[in-house]
Order: sequence, then C-alpha cells, then structure tokens
Amino acid sequence: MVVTTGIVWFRQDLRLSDNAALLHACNECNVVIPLFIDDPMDQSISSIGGASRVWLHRSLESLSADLVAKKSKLIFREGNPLEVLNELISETGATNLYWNRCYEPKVIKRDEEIKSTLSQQLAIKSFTGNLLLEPWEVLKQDDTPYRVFTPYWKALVQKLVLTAPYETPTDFKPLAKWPNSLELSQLNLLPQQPIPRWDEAMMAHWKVGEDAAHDVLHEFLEDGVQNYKERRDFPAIGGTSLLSPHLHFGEISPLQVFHYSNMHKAQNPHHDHGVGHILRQVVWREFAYALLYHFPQTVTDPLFEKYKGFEWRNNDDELKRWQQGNTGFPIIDAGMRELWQTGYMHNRVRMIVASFLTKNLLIHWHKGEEWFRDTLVDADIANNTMGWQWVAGSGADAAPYYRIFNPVLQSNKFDGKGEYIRRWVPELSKLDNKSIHQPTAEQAKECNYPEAMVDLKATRERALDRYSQIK
DNA sequence: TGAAATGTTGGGGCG
DNA sequence: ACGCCCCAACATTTC
Repeated sequence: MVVTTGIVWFRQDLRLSDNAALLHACNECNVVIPLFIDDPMDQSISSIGGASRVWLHRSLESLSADLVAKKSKLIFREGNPLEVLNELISETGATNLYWNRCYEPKVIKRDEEIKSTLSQQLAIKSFTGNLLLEPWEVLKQDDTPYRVFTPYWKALVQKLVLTAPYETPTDFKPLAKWPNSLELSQLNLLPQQPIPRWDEAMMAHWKVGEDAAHDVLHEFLEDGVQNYKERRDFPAIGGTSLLSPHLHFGEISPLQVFHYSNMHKAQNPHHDHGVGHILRQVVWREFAYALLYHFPQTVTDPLFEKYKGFEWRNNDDELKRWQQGNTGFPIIDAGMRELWQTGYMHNRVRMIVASFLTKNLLIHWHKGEEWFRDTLVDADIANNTMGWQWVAGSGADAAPYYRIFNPVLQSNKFDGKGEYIRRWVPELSKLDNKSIHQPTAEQAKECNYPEAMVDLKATRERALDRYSQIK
C-alpha cells in the first residue's frame, strides 16, 4: 500500500472545524502532520505587531491542546517557510501539502514561490478557508473589481451559495513517531522583557481559541444581535460582536458566522433584525480582502492617485500625544487608552480617533495604521488598510474629504452620559455629564488632565483648506 | 458610518 | 385681533 503523508500548514485558520485543508488532508492521507511556522524575518504570518503576537501565542496554545485531545500534535518550527517545509518534507517523506489561502500581497508572493518550488516534490492543495468567496470570484459585469461596498454586497449575496461548514475530522491520522517540534514558548511570541508583563493585563480581557470564538458568537446571537444596529454605535455598552480577533486568526470562519447566524434567524423568526447587519459587517471584511487582493498597492499608496502628493504635517510630538491618549479630548483619549490596555477599540471610536489624526492633526494615515497594527489584537492588513484609507479620504467608498468628525459632538452623541470616558479616563469621573465631553482649561487642571491640544475649529478649517487643494 | 452655515417654518410673547 | 419679533426646530446647502 502506498503511504501518503500530509502536512497541514496552519496560518490564519487556527481551528479544527470548517477547515478545508485539514479535512481534506485527514480524508486523503494515511498520516497527517499539523504544522505552524513562525518566520521571525517576516514578523510571522501577517506583519503583525506585539498585541497580535500575544493573541497568536494563546491561539496556538489552544489549537495545540485541541489537537492533542484528538491524539494529534501541532509541530512548531521557526524560520523561512520554504526552508522549513523542505526540511520537514525530507525528514518525513511527506507526499502532500495542504493550506488555506491567505491574501496579504507578500504572503501570496511567498506562497506562489513555495508552490512553484515544491510542486516538483509533492502535491500541494490550497483551499478557500478564510473568506466566503475568493476575491476573483466577485467582479463587476466588466470583470473589474468593485470599489464601492453596496454593489459589492449585492453581488456577493447573489453569488454566495451557503453550504454547511466542514465538519471537524473524526480521524486525525496521527503518526507513531512525530517529527521534532520547538516548544511554543521558543517562538518568542510573548514579550520577553521588561517585567511587568503587559500582555497578561491585556489578555485578562479576552478568551482565546476556537471554543472561545464560538462562545463569543453564540453569546452575541443570544443577547447582542437583537438591537445590534442601534447599539453598535455606543461604545459604553457592549453592542459590538467582538469577533474580529477570532476572525483574523481564523479561530472561526466567516462561513461559520453566516451559518450559525442564519440558523439563529431561522429559529427566532420574530427577532431576526440584527442578523442581516452582522452579516453585512462580515462582508465588509470580505470587501477589505477583495480590495487588498485587487489593489495590493493600497497597503502603502492611496487608491486614488490624486492623493499621492498630499502634504502631511507629521508632527512627532502630536503623534505621541495621540498614541498615549493625552490629546485633551476625552473621547479620543478614552479610545486610545482602551486600545493600549485591552488591545481593542470600539469601532465608532476608531473612526473618531482616526479622523482626528488625519484631519485635525494632518498626520499621515500610515502612522495611525502602524500604531493600530502594533496595538490591536485584531490587527489585520486588509481591514486596517481599508479603514485608514477610508478615513483619510483616499480609499474605496471613502469618506469625502470634508467629512471631519468633531470629537466633542461625537462624544455627546454616542457617549452622552460619559460612561465610556469615565471608564478609560477616570481622572475626569467627577465632571458632570455635560462638561465631561469638553472640560474647560480650569477643569482639566483640577483633574490633572491635559488641556485640549488643538483648536477644533481652526484645525478643521486648515484640513478643509489643504484637502480642497487636491481636488 | 459629518459638521457648520444658511434657510425656512411656526408657536408664543408682546405691544 | 393683528403684526412683529424672537428663536427653537427642522430642512437644505455648503464645505
């Protein structure tokens, strides 16, 4: 009998259920080797920063335990993926290699090289695992990609054939003798020094892994989805799904989110209003990936060329005040401090802080994108790129340049009682609900809180002036 | 998935 | 009762 040995290369699909690559390997091979590779030269699988690496560590820990429970084992290796794969193939005589596709431009390039190099030696099979549909499957009539969300959404919904997610394999085809593996801790995903370990305080806010991802979804469907559309704009209440980091690492798939959401809708036909809106948000993620695939240059360059020569001010001191949450605008500082402490920021507040950075401070969106990429546990090149270009006005379906958020008005509107501000900027707790959105210089001093760093009206006009020049 | 300026309307106070 | 003014509330337009 011919022995087939399959390697399943886990990347952004850290789950056992609805995992096409894993299931195919388990069905087709006599033995299956689950593998994770950390490439320190590349900052791992997705150019991620410190907060995401901590999440990745926990997620791998969880996946590894889940595999052990199935009598399998996750092999950890470190280095250039092509070299690592080559080594493992010659050690094990692997005949098949399986993965679910990733879409970051440099990862596509890397995977293509691996495919063309190794396909001499073994069969390589790649699958759709992290998206509902491949980016090249959703195109306009003229075969060019969408740049506007609503028509994209309609086209996707029409095209999507909802199949049930793949089952978890029943037999993981373990080896009698496993190849060598590093310890997870040897991948150095956790911050090394200094003490105290900031990651522990941050991760106290989260549960990680495939089971946790499903718990989050089901809890959201039970309790949160009803008034999602109304509630999701208010940062003080937990109105958002909190699925983003789980989706980023593939602890749960977008197809699973669709499947279980629709199932919930079918079982609760009278309170189904939120489901469509959460699915719409999942498709925004899909749209971001499609944009990244079709316009890979947008990771660094504006989608619309006329923004290319835009003159940013890029003041480093001002950037630092924004990063540290010391702008003197309570809603902004609350958001930036929530981010620093939890690795997350409410979506409404992300828009407010981003508008402030790019429009009021005229600091390049790259600087904000870099900071988000380093500090968010859900940092994701596709979402991050689309979001920042959207705010800066240079991207797909973007906010017009004159759409400048006023942080004080937004704060009044979406955190009227100042609950969110009091949570993250406790030194302002004693101010009344009216003045907490915009303390006077005197109140700020009493609270030991910074004075507003800019004049909103003047900086708004400066931005309008500069933006209007590039029409 | 704005905000501010400008325009319009209508109720109520008042001479 | 009437006209006039004020201004809040809402609508429209401009940035």
